[in-house]
Amino acid sequence: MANPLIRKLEQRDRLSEEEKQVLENAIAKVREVGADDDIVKEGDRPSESSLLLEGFAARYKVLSNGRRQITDFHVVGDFVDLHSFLLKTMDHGIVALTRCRIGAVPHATLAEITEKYPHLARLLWLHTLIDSAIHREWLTAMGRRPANGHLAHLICEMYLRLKLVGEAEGDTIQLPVTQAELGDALGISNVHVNRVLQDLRGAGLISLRGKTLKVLDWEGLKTVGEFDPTYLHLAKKEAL
Amino acid sequence: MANPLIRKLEQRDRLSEEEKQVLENAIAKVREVGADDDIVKEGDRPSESSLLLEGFAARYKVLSNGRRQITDFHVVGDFVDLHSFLLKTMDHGIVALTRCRIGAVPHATLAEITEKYPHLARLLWLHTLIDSAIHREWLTAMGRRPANGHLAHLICEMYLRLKLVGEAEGDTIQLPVTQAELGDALGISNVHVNRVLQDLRGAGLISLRGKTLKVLDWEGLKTVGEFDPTYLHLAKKEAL
DNA sequence: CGTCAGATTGAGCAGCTTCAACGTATGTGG
DNA sequence: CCACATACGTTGAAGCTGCTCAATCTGACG
Repeated sequence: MANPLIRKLEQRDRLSEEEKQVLENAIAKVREVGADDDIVKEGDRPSESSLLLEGFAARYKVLSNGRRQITDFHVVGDFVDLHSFLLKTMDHGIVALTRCRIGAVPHATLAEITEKYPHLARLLWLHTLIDSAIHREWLTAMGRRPANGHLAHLICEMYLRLKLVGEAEGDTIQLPVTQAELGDALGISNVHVNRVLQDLRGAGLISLRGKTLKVLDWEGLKTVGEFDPTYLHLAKKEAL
Repeated sequence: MANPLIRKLEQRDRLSEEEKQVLENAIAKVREVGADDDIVKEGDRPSESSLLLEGFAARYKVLSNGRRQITDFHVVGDFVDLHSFLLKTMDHGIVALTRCRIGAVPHATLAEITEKYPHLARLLWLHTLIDSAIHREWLTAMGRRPANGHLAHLICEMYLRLKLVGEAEGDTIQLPVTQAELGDALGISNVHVNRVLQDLRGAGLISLRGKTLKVLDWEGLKTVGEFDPTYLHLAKKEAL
């Protein structure tokens, strides 16, 4: 199977054959991580960065009182800790929410890419900047949107992100998270997640059975979440 | 006056004379922006990135109902829209909170740096990653901390960040923001900001008159805010 | 069939909001 | 130099949003 990172970067800008070869060879080894296990732990100083080849993961921070905040979800093709290449020490953990296949890209390889393949380096940099843009959008939703709008916004985002990597089937996605985990992402309690989900269901915007989420009314969902996908900087090819 | 970016990058890693020269020459022109004016507007496609040489600024998003969320503050030496080099379109605005002096670095110069000075490029990339780490910390504070802890946390962060660029005088900093702006950063109302400030004052942690904030009890403030500066990745020199 | 994680529901409460009034400092024009 | 305007800070009261606690329901699985 082709390295999903190649596919992802090619949505942005053309890659030369040589560049593709470099990315193909960048994965030094592949490992599996079980659901609910950490892919990287807070405080780690990894010597390689983890590329998500398969599965669904989340970044999170834990507070002293044990409460948890999820700061992003990650889908296939995401380089979950590319930042550890330069930040060195992990200031947060990354947990596998399903069984995941992880490709390890040595930091030495990344350093070499910055030295010899500046165009590739810019593309990788770009993807860390999109992560940053997603964080800003989450901050805005967390600070200034009511819970139902916030949830609607998150569903819109995850739908588009999963669709982009070919993980949506029509209007349906798999969202392998519990209501408690959704609460950790939205900054609300699991009880309130439940009520807000019923709200969206009652409004005929979504259906959700188990982990299968179906978007019944995309426009309505966008309206409730005030969703504007600009921040995802989706796949407009621009020369980098 | 030396380019404050050089000073900032040198706190991370050694710069060669040539690299310093490149940074010195990177600023194509300097402009002034008045308080409350936008440095960059949402939707802009700048052809240069703005380096904050003097002043205090904020990134923000505005929602359809007019509510605003500030997603970060910026101090001297910060490259407020370095990300526009690769993201192209601004998905948020940047406003000057005081009169600011801005150095413009053309994107063409940044591209050249990635081509010819990969070590410098890695240092610039690093700083965008620290922005990202700050966003994650804000998300955590917003989602999982009560308002007084959140405010205490923000004060701890701004104190350290201002101190790092030589803008703290002992235990005192200038925080040129109104209570309404603080509310926009914390995701709460201006009224509640006022009450929470009184809370911190009453606990003997800070004094605040006008824009002058004095930290009276650093340890106490850190405790209330559960502040751990790891995420700022402060000035530990690591070879990049 | 029992167990267990996760979803759902209800009741009471806390934190924060909104609205509206009032205080205070600073600046400006007559 | 006073009168007024303006921006910001402060206070009170009432109400809503989301929380906590605790019980109950549901479905998957050994």
